[in-house]
Amino acid sequence: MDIETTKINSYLKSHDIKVSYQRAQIYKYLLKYKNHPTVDMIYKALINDIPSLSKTTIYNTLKLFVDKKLVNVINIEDNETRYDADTTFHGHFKCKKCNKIYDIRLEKPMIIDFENYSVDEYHFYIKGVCSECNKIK
Amino acid sequence: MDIETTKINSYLKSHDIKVSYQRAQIYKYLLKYKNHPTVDMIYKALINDIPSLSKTTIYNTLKLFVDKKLVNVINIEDNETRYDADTTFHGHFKCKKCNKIYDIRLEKPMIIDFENYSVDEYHFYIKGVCSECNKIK
DNA sequence: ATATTAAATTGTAATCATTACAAACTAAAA
DNA sequence: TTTTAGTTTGTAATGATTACAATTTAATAT
Repeated sequence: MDIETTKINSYLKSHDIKVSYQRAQIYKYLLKYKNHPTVDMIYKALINDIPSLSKTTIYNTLKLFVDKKLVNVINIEDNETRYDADTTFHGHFKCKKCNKIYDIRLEKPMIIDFENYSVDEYHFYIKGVCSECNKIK
Repeated sequence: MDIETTKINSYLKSHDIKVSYQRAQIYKYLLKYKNHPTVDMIYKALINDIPSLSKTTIYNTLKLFVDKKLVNVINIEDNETRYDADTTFHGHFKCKKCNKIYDIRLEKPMIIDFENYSVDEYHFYIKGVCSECNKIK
């Protein structure tokens, strides 16, 4: 077991998640690619390594990760949920031409005339055309 | 035909939308209740007035409104799309206790280190507990 | 007006992501 | 080893949305 795997396993344990090979591989995928994947993308990436893998396991695992605050849900698409292991405050930009989803850094915006609320989750999405696609006319 | 209806009809026409009774009633519903409804909510509200109404019509009509920039899509829930006739810049707050969705006013946040992009849509959602529900302990 | 054409509405069936559930499997505890 | 608890898996069910063809309504031309 390499150092990375050891690290991930103790990180999962420290968040009250029992480690299994499937769980570790799913979390590793999210950390490695940072590509805001859908369940299907994770499935296709791992099925060779874990031929028995079921999509239900991926759904269950992601739900567990979200409950334990290891992973955030991204609802930037209207038909498919995406997942993000970066739980620091940031937003997402989806390019309508190349369909890539970028992370964007931003200031927490000032909320006006809305008081005494408590916040669990921030979601900030922008859709438009990215600088790469803007070059091509 | 009352003044409100006349206004709505010419507003639709001015946005390149041919008026029908169904379209006018759907748009009126959005303006009147401002409740970020789902397709099902609109359907239940209008079915008495329009017994022939089909959900397909609501889907078609909302897609048309979104294309013509009369209505915005809200993906604050992961299972059902919501719609909003207020297309000015604002965000949404969903209370996890009472499930109400509030409009919130906010400053456009400053985006850092991301350049030469063009924006079509902003989406800003917060989930938490509203001030009403925070009162009840 | 009437006939012709185009567009809107409707109902039904298909699609597809997600969830429910029970069985099989694996790991942990006694 | 036996018992118990938790995890994974496959299949079936759910439910929002879309595809599509038929019907109805509106617009245009004759």
